[in-house]
Amino acid sequence: MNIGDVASQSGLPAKTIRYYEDIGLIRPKRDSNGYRAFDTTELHKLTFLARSRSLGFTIEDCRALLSLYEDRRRASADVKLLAEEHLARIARKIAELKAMHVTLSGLVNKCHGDDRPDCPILDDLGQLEEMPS
Amino acid sequence: MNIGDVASQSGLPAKTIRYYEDIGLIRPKRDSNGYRAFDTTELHKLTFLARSRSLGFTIEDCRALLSLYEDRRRASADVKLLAEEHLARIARKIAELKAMHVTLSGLVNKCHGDDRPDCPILDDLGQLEEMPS
DNA sequence: CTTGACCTTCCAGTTACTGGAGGCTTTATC
DNA sequence: GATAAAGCCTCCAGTAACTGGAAGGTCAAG
Repeated sequence: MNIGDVASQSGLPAKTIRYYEDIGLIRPKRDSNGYRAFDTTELHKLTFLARSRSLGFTIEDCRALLSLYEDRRRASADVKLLAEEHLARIARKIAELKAMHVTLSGLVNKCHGDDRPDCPILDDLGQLEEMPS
Repeated sequence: MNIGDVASQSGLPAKTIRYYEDIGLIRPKRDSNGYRAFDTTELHKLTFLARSRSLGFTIEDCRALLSLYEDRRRASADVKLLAEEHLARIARKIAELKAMHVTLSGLVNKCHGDDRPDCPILDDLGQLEEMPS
């Protein structure tokens, strides 16, 4: 399989696949013409990477997950730990965004949004922030 | 005021303030010794930037907001539009993260997380993704 | 034999900073 | 007055994860 084939099958752009090779996530062989030659193992790894990335794991997470994926004797607890840490990061990010949303929608609602210059949004932004830590 | 003063008053690191000057968000004068000399106007702008960034506006958003902030004759509708677009981005991001959280916590719950190698998380990650678009 | 689709490498740019080196200036202390 | 610490300066490089583009080799079809 050439890079275009695995790109369409994994859903990853060819550029990204080359990048993943650059940073050592995959190691496809080469044909005599210099083209990358992917086997089904590499395709599986790419699929794995696409799915992990779509769930928000960082590349370094993916590297760790991939080595666990390939280690037939790993403990599922190792995987679960990584996943739980990531879940916690996601939850924190959601909370942060929700707080932003509440604050900003409060401001938007106060703004009449017509052609007058008076604007509570800008007025508020000029104030020092009170972090609701 | 030197950079350290406005840094502590605005909450922005001095490094970040220099960076904001580099990209043209602020234009502090200079003392004869080469030190940046901030007046209260610049401090207000930095405060404005700190608050806008903490609400997740991009630097380019901030640039636009800042020019509206400085334009005494702008229409509040212009500001409201920017803010509403940003609210929509936040809402989309929240939805995306929630979807990740649901999927991943489903996987984590299925994983027994002990020292056996069998792991539903890795099994799933190896599957082609079904995008619930 | 040429056209067009693929493939290759390499370089640069993106976002919003952050760290560090090397070197002035100012302030405090002895 | 000497010195040391703190604060300021500029410039360079690195971060995360790609993405775009240039310049050029290869392959299949007509």
